[in-house]
Amino acid sequence: MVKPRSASRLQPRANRLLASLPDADYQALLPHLEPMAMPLGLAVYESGGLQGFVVFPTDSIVSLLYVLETGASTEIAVTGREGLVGISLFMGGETTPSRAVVQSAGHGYRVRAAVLKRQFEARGELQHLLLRFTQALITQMTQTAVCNRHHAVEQQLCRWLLLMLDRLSSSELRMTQELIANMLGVRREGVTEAAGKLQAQGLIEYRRGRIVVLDRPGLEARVCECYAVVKREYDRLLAAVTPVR
Amino acid sequence: MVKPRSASRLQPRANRLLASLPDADYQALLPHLEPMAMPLGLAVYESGGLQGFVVFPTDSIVSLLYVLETGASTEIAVTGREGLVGISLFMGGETTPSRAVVQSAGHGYRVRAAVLKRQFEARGELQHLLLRFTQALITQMTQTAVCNRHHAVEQQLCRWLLLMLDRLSSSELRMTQELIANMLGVRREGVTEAAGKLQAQGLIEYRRGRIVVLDRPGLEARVCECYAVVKREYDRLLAAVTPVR
DNA sequence: GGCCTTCTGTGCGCTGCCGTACATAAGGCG
DNA sequence: CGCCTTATGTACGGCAGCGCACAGAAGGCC
Repeated sequence: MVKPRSASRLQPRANRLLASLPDADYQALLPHLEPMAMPLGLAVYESGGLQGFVVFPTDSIVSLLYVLETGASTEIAVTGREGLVGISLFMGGETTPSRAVVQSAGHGYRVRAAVLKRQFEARGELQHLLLRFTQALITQMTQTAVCNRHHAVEQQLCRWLLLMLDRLSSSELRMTQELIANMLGVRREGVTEAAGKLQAQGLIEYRRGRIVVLDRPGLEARVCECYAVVKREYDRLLAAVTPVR
Repeated sequence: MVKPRSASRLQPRANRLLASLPDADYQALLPHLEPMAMPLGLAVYESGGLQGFVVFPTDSIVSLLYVLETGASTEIAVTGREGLVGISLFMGGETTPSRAVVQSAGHGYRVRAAVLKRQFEARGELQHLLLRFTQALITQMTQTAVCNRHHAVEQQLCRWLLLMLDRLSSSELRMTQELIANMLGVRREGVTEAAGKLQAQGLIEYRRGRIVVLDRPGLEARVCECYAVVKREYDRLLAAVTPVR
């Protein structure tokens, strides 16, 4: 188990959800925030498993994905510093049939289930915030469904890269094409081909498990509408946080 | 505007969500339940439009769908007597980027937004119930995303027919293949072909806008895993309603 | 530095679905 | 009953993505 150097660990409010909380709510939660390392590949939740914690990522990214009986998988949504992982805990279902896996290593803070539920029930801004986040997440999921049906791999790759970029501070992603393929639910070769095109156009540059985005506006010009729809909803639902009660 | 014969109008508790409410919560809501006709094609909500009401279908079925810029559309989820339409109202977002359209005509009850929000905030069983329903809906949406990516049209048609059957009292659906194609986000010809196969195998029978399911177990044998996953979650999240706080 | 694992590039043939175009049939309506 | 709208059947070429198979390249490790 890798213990992060505390120098690299960000403050809880690096998570935008925690940052949006009014002070009173934040202070109530603060003593229960436990820092945790989020190494690549860590399964934050297993499908159907009981969830003891909710996790607020700071500089890590978590994929929600569904694994079919055949072993094939598809990403349903991603969550980073703008949200939290484990909505089924306060939604009342306790579990979900999907997995949550760390896609980009980093850190986060976790809160025991019972604590979060108590705070959620205690009529504060926390509940409103978490529900609005959940609605944003729903938008991301529905748009993923639409995108899967109607758009080409290249466009989906653009969308996915942009989703990652929005949740990172650098423009470098550390992931293999194999991994991306599993997320998009396509063949690895499909990713190789799409990524090759993007590189040929000077939008990205990559080598062995490392992708650098060179031209973000270029990606945005090539992505399908799905990205903008989701981004707009996230901005709308999570930006305008009323800071008082 | 078609006014339903009151003889054909079901009681509010034909809606399973309303039926699951403890008496106290139900009585509080009852004076605000307005019966409404749900004719085929009625847009309960438009994408991005303000939602003045939440709707509890009794014998109608509503599709949540997303329409792309190109005009192509895909169904995200369906809701019938087991749920309600308009979650964004209590989730805090007020609107969503998707449309809600009546897919199978019938009736329902609507509640003004302000009233439902007040009852939701009152933190009775209503809130828990609506949140659990929302989680079930999320499962349906994610599974739709997975199914769109990995499964063949024929299997998706099976899934869709079963979803409809679960929400109807008869085994006859009144819908054209064109309409089904729009829901599944595929070509009409694709539906013709898939439906033809199912008919050849004696599972269904159809003619001009009318589909009769003859062999439900047969459909269940042919459907992909997605149907069962969703059904299990609905049963789990909505069946075990604790009637007392 | 050399080996060996892991990642990436490329080339097949195959299949499922698309786009288009048109033929036929069913049923409502006058 | 006959017409006319609307639904369904069928056919054909095209292509995106799949499954498979292998070659080359990069980088970690001893």
